[in-house]
Amino acid sequence: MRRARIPEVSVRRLPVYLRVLTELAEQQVEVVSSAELARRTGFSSEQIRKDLAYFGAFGTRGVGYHTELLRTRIRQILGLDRDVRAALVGAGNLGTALARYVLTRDHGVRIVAIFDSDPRRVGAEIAGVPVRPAEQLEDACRRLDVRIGIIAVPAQAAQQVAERLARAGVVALLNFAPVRLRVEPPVHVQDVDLSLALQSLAYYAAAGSAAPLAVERPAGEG
Amino acid sequence: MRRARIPEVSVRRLPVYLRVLTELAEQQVEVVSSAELARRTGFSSEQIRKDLAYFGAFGTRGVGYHTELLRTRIRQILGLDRDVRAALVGAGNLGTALARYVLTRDHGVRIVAIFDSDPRRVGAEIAGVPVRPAEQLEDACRRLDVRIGIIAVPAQAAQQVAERLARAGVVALLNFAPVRLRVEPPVHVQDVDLSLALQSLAYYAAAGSAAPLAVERPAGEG
DNA sequence: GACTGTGAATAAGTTCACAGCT
DNA sequence: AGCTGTGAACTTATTCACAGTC
Repeated sequence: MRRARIPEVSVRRLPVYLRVLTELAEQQVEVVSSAELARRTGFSSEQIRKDLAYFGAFGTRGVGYHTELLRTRIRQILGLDRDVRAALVGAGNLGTALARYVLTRDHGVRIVAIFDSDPRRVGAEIAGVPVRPAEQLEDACRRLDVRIGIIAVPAQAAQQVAERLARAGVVALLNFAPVRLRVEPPVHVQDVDLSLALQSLAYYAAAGSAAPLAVERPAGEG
Repeated sequence: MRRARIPEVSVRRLPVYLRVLTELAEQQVEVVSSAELARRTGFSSEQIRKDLAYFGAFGTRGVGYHTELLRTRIRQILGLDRDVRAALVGAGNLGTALARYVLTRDHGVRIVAIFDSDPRRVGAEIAGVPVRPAEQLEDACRRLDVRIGIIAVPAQAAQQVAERLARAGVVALLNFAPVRLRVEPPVHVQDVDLSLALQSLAYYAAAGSAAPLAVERPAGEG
């Protein structure tokens, strides 16, 4: 089953495994079982074995997975073995906080360029990365080999930014703007919509208390 | 099929419908079909009809959905008809940006308290809401009837914060800390993990270019 | 004996297709 | 004629269960 079509959910779980493996490596744990990974991630052991098996047979039967080896493999699969370059568009409150957050921890993705259309913000530096004028977006992204675009601009500007990033060859977008971006197939979008997240949580917040409209017990964590 | 067990995915789509309905209401559109909602949200019309039908029959056959009525209904279902109260824990870079973001737009969830354990941050105000010392968390949350907790503290503090919020009766958590929180059943967690999001995007970023480990075309947006 | 890798069974979620109102 | 509401068919994802390997 190597190199088949891999479910998006499986790809999204890989970074979770990677995080746990990094912790285990720091604790000098040399070998780990899918059962132990299950305990630490909250996913089932079968699911973990299946996810990993999509990419190859990384474990040893009767033994488990070699922590450091599996960690290296997952980093390779995700392309994190050589730092992936990202660009942030929009250096407002949220954008600036995101940039600082992303730049101050080592997860294999590095912000190499920041753009903003407001001349008052251009020229500033965020954690050592200069804020460039929006006009340079296509040029700079191509020159710096940017692969991931982080969109933190107002809703009405997001679609245009997505298109410009796509034109510059950026194929993965992390979108914080509260709109659904329309992009062509090779481009992949992941939305982080705070309003939507809060609003759907409100449903569960109400359910716990008086007069819930739909009585249910939502499935707990695994 | 009224009031049955409602899939979590359906609940997460409701705020998307709400957003579109609000736009339509502003444009004075009185009636909308599931096909039009599909066009605007990217979900299929059947899915939209099914999602809405979980909560009741809100439409009129042969006509469609009355924009304002459906909007009101969804707000009721989500409990947004009376502002849901939220508390932010952690007023660092990210927490502060989140607070400003959430406080400056009207989506039915209101941050009524902010907590931080750093005395240097206590006493400050973020968009009019004072930063309180962490010790007041349980008391203030109970007194202010907080339903949603937003966790923006460092990873190692997150679990403890979650437990304290739960003890204060908060049943819905939006977690920005890069850890899986262990909570008891009535409490519902939604994770927003930027590192994980970026790392999984890296997979698709690499796929578009040279030497991808697993060649595939990820499913595009609907 | 322990643990992986994987087909088979099950569950969850989506799409089809159409009956039922307006 | 038009559009909702919903069982049935299908697709996707998860769990079961066990053969295979160390």
